[in-house]
Amino acid sequence: MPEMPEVEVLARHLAPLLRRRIIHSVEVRRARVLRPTSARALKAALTGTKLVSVRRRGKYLLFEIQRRGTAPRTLVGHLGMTGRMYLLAQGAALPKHAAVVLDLGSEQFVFEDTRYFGRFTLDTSVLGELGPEPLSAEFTADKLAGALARCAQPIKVKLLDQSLVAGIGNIYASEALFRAGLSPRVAAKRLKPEQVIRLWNAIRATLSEAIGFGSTVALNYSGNGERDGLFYYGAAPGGSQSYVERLLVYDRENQPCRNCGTPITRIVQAARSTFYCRSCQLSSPR
DNA sequence: CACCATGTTCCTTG
DNA sequence: CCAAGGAACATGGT
Repeated sequence: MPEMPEVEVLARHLAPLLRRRIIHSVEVRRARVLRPTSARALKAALTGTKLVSVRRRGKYLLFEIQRRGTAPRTLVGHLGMTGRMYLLAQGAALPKHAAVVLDLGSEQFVFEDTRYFGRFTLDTSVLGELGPEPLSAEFTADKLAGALARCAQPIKVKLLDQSLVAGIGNIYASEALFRAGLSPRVAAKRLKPEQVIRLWNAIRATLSEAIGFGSTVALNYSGNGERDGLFYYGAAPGGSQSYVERLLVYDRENQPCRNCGTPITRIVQAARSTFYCRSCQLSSPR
């Protein structure tokens, strides 16, 4: 469930559940996700500490832990492509791909990740490379324009660069460009100032709407089956708009554009799928 | 068997 | 050194 809105919704979900909880013990079932931290180091750092807060930065979850009388430390989590984090009752059966399990007493915190691309680590170095938060005051249209001005890459590819702005992934990059009415193929530096402003607005609207949507829907974080915490797929409760229906272009190849009816086009850029409407999303201004 | 998948990092090539 | 493109990572779904 991994782009910024999904991580934000997860952070909001976990924060009140984890605050002030004590980590009694740590079980590492797949050490790969700790990279480059060792299982020994993780256990030593976490065992007996208290969880102080859960926050998000880009697509990363930041868990602040503290041992009595010592300085707080940050534990960094990332969901990769298939990661999930949730609480299970103590003693409940763990999923096949549980990577790390924290014993919190009455419950256990589970980091599950089918493909193990995610991370659960004490290494905070990646955070230094991140660009501004897209919904913060630091992310201005001017700043965006400046960063795009000398970039020859297609704008879609550039939006995935986490040092430009933190948190956009493959789905919302396509979605934001559709909202902005811009072709994903245009070189970033070719965007006119007015187009950059439209893109800036579209990025923020797309991400905040997704957070709003995820926040209002009852997500099943720990369950199997539908709506299992990934809010991309599966129907929303009460017959309201489903997660899939919410997307305007992503994964809609050959389906009619919701704006003009033209079949949505799929192309490959930097080895990732891009979806767009070749009629609504122009490369030249106006 | 083939191809696809919400992400990041490393390697090669130019 | 930089940019761009691709492969790798690992598992599962269609």
